[in-house]
Amino acid sequence: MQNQEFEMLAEHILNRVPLNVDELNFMLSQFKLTRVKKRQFIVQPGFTANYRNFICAGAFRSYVVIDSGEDHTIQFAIEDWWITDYNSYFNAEQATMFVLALEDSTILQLSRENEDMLKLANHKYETFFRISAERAQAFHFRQLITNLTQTAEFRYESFLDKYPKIVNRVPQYALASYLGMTTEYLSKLRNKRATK
Amino acid sequence: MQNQEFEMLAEHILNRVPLNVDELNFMLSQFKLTRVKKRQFIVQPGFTANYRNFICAGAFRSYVVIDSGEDHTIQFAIEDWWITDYNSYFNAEQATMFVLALEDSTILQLSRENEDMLKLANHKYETFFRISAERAQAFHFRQLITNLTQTAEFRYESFLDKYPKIVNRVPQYALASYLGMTTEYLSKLRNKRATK
DNA sequence: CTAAAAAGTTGAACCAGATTAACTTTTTTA
DNA sequence: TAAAAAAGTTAATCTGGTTCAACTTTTTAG
Repeated sequence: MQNQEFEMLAEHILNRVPLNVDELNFMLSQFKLTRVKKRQFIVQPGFTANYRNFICAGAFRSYVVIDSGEDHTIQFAIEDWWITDYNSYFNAEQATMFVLALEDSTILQLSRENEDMLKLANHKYETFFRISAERAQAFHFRQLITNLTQTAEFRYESFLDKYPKIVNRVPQYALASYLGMTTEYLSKLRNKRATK
Repeated sequence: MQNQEFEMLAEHILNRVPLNVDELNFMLSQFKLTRVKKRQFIVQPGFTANYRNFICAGAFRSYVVIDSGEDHTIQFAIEDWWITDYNSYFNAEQATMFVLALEDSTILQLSRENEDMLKLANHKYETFFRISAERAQAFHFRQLITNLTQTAEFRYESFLDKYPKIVNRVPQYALASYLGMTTEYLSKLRNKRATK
């Protein structure tokens, strides 16, 4: 095991699937450690997202920009989470999203080719990716329920509750667009909360 | 190969992963053919969703009911699609959703135990479930983008466009709640479209 | 076949959240 | 470290979509 970043990823993997030392090391050897400065893009429309990114330190935001110029946050990700444009990554097609570093960050990148190779090489590696995708699927259903059933105010309250570590690391306009409201309205909600 | 329903599922599976005859037949043998009458529930809050359901004929709708009594459609599913409460199914916990037959339907059900067994038994079976989950993940991201970036009117237009086969098979109030609007408002949108 | 229930329609009043605009605070960069 | 840019705030006004209520049409069950 080489260093702290790979230790983090190792723990993340072993938490999902039991690998012996050799299996683990081979899997880890397919990842590439990358340091990314704040405000740097790791995915951009017009290019293909060729990597799946595991965050060791730092924070990212993925978003789409619509015709009018507004952007809409799709996902936030901090330590121990993954981020990419999955439609682009899985289907090797052009990205429609930006993925932007919100802080100086350290990530471990897995290329599509290496991922495909790992999935073929060993049933257990395949299991890891299957579990990751199933958890994402379950997560998205829960998120969809929240979005459909709650008001803007309650979606903000829920976010505070579920992701207290994220709230203070992301710009407010990005959080507002993630929650499906304007930055002005979120400002009001915050103010209203603070004064009661 | 026993009949038309299993043929459908076979095609669906072979479309995702190459299996030889024995592998395919063993996988198929884990499914149970069930006929469901219109208005029958196959998943209900308070019970655990023990099956993943492949639809051979018919149509289903999953929804949650909130305190005020309104329901919110989470998913529609017709022939060649899957439906269940995935949070309940994957984690063997109580369902929060209803899954209701909108028509007399024929489904092929796979139990959690059989699915777990299949995933362990053969790398290729695992691959099948991994691909299914990844596609669902990609689908949910596209859906999230639509929901965040489009107005109610445009979400309806997009639905018409993408799922013309579904529109006329589901009650309008269910479609309205799927699209995140009231049934009255959807009625107005339809009327407006019809008259221009 | 018929009565009752469920689904869909229409219009008026209303409201959660958007828009616009002017301003303050924080962050960035030269 | 200063000035410019970006982010956040506040308030007035506006609107896409909701709510409520009365009605018509369709579906269901006896």
